[in-house]
Parts: sequence; structure tokens; C-alpha cells
Amino acid sequence: MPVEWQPVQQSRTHELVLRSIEERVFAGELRAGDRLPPERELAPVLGVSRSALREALRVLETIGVLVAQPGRGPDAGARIVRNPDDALGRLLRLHFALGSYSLHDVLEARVVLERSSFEGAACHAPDEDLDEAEELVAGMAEPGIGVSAFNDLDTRFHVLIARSSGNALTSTLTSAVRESVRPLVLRALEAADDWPATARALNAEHRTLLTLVREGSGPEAADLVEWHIRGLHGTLVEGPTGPAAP
Amino acid sequence: MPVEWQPVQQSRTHELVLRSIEERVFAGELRAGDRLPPERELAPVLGVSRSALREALRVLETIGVLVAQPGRGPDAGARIVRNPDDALGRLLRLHFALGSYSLHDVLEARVVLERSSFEGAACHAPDEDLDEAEELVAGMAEPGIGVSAFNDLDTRFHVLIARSSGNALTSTLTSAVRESVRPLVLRALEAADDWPATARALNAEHRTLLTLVREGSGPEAADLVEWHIRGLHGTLVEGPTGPAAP
DNA sequence: CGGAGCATGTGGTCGGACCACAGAGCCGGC
DNA sequence: GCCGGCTCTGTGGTCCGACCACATGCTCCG
Repeated sequence: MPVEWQPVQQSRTHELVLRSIEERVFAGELRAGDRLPPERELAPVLGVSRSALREALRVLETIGVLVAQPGRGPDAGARIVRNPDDALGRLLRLHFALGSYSLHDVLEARVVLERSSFEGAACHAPDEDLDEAEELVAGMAEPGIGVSAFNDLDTRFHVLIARSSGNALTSTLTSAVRESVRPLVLRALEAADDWPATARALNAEHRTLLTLVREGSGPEAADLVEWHIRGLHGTLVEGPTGPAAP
Repeated sequence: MPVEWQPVQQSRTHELVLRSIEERVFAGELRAGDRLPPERELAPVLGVSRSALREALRVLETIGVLVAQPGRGPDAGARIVRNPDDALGRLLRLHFALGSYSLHDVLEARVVLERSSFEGAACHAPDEDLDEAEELVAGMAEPGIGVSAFNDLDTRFHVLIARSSGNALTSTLTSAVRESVRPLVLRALEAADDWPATARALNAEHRTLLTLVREGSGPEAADLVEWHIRGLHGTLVEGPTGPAAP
């Protein structure tokens, strides 16, 4: 039984370079912290021009597995790193803006991920993280807080809980998904009829959430955060997500 | 209250270009299907060299929001598209290989995402998708099927269910997460003591899953798929994920 | 001994040139 | 008039060589 025809991959040189470096990563020969040879050395070794190599490096940089620094010394050059959050965030933001995902999709994904985050956090969140979360909640309760500042703190609160759940992957995903709807949340908060009352209501939920997490009530926290998210998303509407809406 | 100091972003030119294009996307001026001006025109308009512009385009291409085709005609040039799956897959694969995420993290994420997928599929999966899933299950039940072919079909089965759940985002995430552990699953299956028996057991689970989805038993399907995934991951071990293990 | 200045090496950028490919249009044979 | 091949043109892909900015390390002079 022949499988379906696969599109023959036309190999642009920078993709070959990319594949070559990826294989080294998969094989464990390149680890986080390792440094690549200088571009001017590596390019001729791979048999490509410096431009093609640079495009491959740029790809790796956007994926968050590489950083490059000019200069001289132990910190200079191209180094393998592990920084997936920015890359994933940009990816989801752009695709959400392009309509690859509907608001409903993002809402459901947030519910699923954050339920898991809060259940995990209730089980094994370090006290330091919960103390930090307490500060964020307190910050959101400041009277007269602006919508923008509130939104920032709220994002950091949810991301912090995700990180403290002990699962780096769901933490990254949670952060990225939350970031992708940030402009929409911001707009929704700005359009709230009674902003101080809205802030008070959200703060009450945050405090309860934190209490539930502290006492290890995972399922209850999960249910509440689902309600919390669904309530907020109910006020959102689709549209251009630009941070510079005139 | 001053927030923490933010690292001053040194703006490399291609990042400025990237930001410029991103803003157009966020503002809704660039939509899926639109074409960018030719590189030789756009570069001087933006005031940068063609190399810098190309690096920015390469970034967008790896994110899956742009494809470029040479030649002439309506399909040529750089076009905005929505293809997040490849980008997300490569991102997770690389970061998993680099150890950004542990096997446990991926397992938990898979459980959470696929529970949601199967619940969604039980509610509103189109019959065509379920028929296609039936074929995949039948394909996996072929006697004497190889480990590699089985793994491919299994991946497609899970991804298909995720897609049929109606949520594009969780579908993409499910696909990416499943892809990132594909080499490990492959190795685990190859190391199975009694491969035919293992295949039979997995097939029975697949058939039951499909039946549950067909009859709309979402929670039951979710529980079973969690058991299904945890059972498989229990046999996995960490290590180099390279497809070319000597 | 110390500080100023130079040498070196890194990534970042630029401009120009050429290549491969695919459509568009022309031209000639039929 | 029609069709096939040819050429022209515009696109991205690649390469080369040069220069810039910057941070480090070294040297040399006070």
C-alpha cells in the first residue's frame, strides 16, 4: 500500500544548513550553552555562503534556541540557549491576529491549560511563588490602578501560577496563549462600564484562587479559574488586535 | 511605582523590519492571502538592505505566516499564509531535544490537550473525520505492520481527532506535542518485548476510543485516552531524540 | 603600576552581481 | 487560425566582498 505522495522538498540552502544544525541538536552533540563556530568559519565548512548560514541562524534565533552577540570574549558569538517563551508568544500572537485561531478556540485552550496549571500549583507550588503571587494580587488591588497596569499584573499572575505548577511546557503554552489575547483583554477592560467595580470583582476571584491554591484545593481552584476566564472572555470581541489602534 | 528595569532592546535592522511588518498584521492591513511587494522594491522603501529585509522575511516564514515562491505569475512572490503547525512542531521538537521540557511535562501536556480533544470530538466531530479515523485504526490493525508505519498512523489518528474537535488551536498544540515525542515513541515501540501483542492492545484502545467518540461519550473517551497516553509514556525513557541513532 | 590607546575578532549591514525558475508574450511552422 | 517552441522578464535564492559597531584583550607609555 503506497502512502500518499509527499511534496518533494526543494532544498533551499539555508534549509539544508538548518537541517544540519538541527540534527546536531537531536543527536545531543549541541547542548544548551554550547557555542557555534564564528560565521566566517562555519560557512565555508558547511560549503555555503555566509548569507545562507546567517538565514539559518536567524531561524534558530526566532525559535529561541540560539542567541548571537557581537564583540569578543566568552559571551560573544552564537550560543545555544533555551528560550521558547518569546518565540511561542510571537507565533501565537501573529496567528491569532491573522485569524488562524478564533477567540473561542483561544478561550477553550486557556481554560484547559489554566485548569491544569492551577491543579498543578495547588499540589506543588513553592511558597516563594505564592508569596510573589500575593504581591501581584495586592498590586492589582491598589485603588485607582490603571487598566493597562492591571492587565500587566493579571498576565503576570496567571503566568506565575503556570510556572509554579512545575510544568515548563504548559507554563510556556499558558503564557503564550495569555499573551495572544492581551490586546483584546486590554480593550475589553477599557470598555468596562464600571471599571473600579470590575477590578474589585476580578480581585476577589484572584484572592480566592490564591487561597484555594495555598490550601491545596486543586479541583476547586480549577473550577474557579475556568469560571474566571469564561467570565472575562464573555466580554471580549474579535477585531484588529493592534497595539496602536487610533 | 516604577516597574522593574527592562533590558533596552538594541534594534537590529531586521528586527525593525519585522516589527514594521508585524504591526501591519496586527492592524489588519495585512491579511492571509495578501502579497508583499518584491524584495527589491520593499527594501529601499523600508530603507534597509535586501539582506536585512530577507532575514525578517525568513523569520516570518519560520513562524508560518509567510511563504515565498520564485517565478512569475499570481502565485509568485511573498504571500501571507496561516500555517502554524510546522512552525510549532519544529519549535517544540527542538526545545524538547534541548531539554527545555522534561518527558513528564510533555506527558502531562498531552494528557490535558488530548482529553480536551476527545471531549470536543465526542460533541461535534463530523462523520467524515470519524470515517477517516476508522480507516487509520484499520490500518494500524493490519497484521505484520511495522513499528514505523504504526507510529505514523497513530500520530495521524490522534492529530485527526484533535482537528475534528473543532478547535484549531488545541489541534495545533496537540499535533506539535505529539510530534515532539515521536522519536521517543518510535524507540519505545521498537523496544517492546512482544510487538504484535502491544499493537493489538493499542488497537483495542483505539477502537474503543473511536466508539466512545461516535456515541458522544466525551468524559469516558477522555478518561480512556488519558489511560492510553499514560500507559504508553510509561515505557518511554529520555535520551537523544535523533532520528539517526547509530 | 595603571590607564589610555590600539589591535583583534565577533556579529550586523550593505551593495552588487549572478543563478534558477516559472509565467507571459512573441513568432514561426503547420 | 492554431499550436508549439522560443525568448523575455520578473521573482526569490545565492554568493561575494567590503565596511561598520562594538567589546575584549593587549601593548605601550607615563
